[in-house]
Amino acid sequence: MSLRLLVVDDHPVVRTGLVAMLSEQEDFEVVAEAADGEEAVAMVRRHSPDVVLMDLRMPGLDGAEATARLRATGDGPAVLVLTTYDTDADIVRAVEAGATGYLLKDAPSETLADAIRRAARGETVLAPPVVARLAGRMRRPAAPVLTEREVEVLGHVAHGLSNAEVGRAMHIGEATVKTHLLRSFEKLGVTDRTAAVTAAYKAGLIEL
Amino acid sequence: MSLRLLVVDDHPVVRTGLVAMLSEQEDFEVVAEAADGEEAVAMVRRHSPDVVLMDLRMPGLDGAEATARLRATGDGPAVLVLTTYDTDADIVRAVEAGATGYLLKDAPSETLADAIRRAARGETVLAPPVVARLAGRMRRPAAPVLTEREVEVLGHVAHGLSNAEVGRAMHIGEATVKTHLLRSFEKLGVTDRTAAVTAAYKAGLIEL
DNA sequence: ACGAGAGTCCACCGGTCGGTGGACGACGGT
DNA sequence: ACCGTCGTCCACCGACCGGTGGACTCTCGT
Repeated sequence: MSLRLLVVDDHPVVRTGLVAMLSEQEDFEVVAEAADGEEAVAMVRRHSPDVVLMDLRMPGLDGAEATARLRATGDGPAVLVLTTYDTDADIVRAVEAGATGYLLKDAPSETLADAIRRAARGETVLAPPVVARLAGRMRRPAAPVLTEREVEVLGHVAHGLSNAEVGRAMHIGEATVKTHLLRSFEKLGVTDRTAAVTAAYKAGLIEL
Repeated sequence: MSLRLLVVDDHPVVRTGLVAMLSEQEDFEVVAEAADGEEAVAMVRRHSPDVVLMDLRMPGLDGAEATARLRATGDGPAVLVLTTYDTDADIVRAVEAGATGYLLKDAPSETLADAIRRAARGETVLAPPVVARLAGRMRRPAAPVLTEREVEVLGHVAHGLSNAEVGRAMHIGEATVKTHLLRSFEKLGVTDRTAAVTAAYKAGLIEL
């Protein structure tokens, strides 16, 4: 009885790399591949694999959302996130979506195989750098979690809008914009708008 | 007479993926692999391949610098940059370092094989998105090139320093800091410090 | 039902930033 | 030697931002 695997990644190179690496293991069988989230969900339905190796950054339905859909259907396959990046936001999103594990693509072959077997057993498996990040995040008493409005304001500020302009864009007074900014300063541990934008970006809260 | 290739990438998954894909071509032979820039230079010396497939983001000596070293020795192998990212700064750095081509990792197998054969012949081969970016860059009459001082100031501003603080850090007056900022605003096409920081970041001029 | 808390909203000062104007030295070409 | 250009430097206003104080509405939990 071998483990049935599904490989999900938008890069052909990575897919064939994974398939090649996994084929060397006697007890693994890659039953399907997918290039994006939609396809991944469809493939899971058709082949019902034991473990899904899921990339995060993909066009269309991304890895985190696809994971959430798979987990939403009660008992689905174990989802092992396998990505290049280890930013806070990515990790948190993946874990919240219900990922069984989080590995980085620079992991060697044995680590990967071992992680898949653990994931199949239902164990949570996280790469050391990921654990370190999560631990570092836990230490901070106040989690840098901004409200929707605060993130919205920071997004506009990042694009160079003045407080008054942001207010007009959001249909609120300029004074209110400042309040949102002040509160985000506090949460991010900074004292001016520019540092707030860079901090929010580094925390994965806004895009540039 | 087959083409001798060197695969350089810090991710084992990508390396095996490339090797697997390239092995399917009759006229290709992967003679060596390397996990970082230093190793790549050493492998080139030892095996003298025809084409090097080079990743950009790597620990230690990165792809662009490694490429520069390979090209510095007069005639070396053709270097085909193969990376996930298509940011302006990466492309420019790679091309300036003397890369023969620039491909994205989402390229299918045939595109890759074709590009390698062209690169071996000395042709410059760029992925369509890369060409588009370069073209877009050419259209702008004023290239966003900042002076050393301007970049320095923006770096401090990105970290949340006030003009006066930047002045103290750089041993110049606050008014001078403002001048540098103003000039950078002009070059970047923005009107405030925050937008300048994000624009400079997107242009690859500063790190966060 | 009631208070505590979180989130959103607004008005008023003081310091800071964005913008203008100008000065100085270092190159480079005709 | 000349002038133009570029990079660096500085001083002075007006407008904007950062900070304080307070109000309103929801959602909790006991």
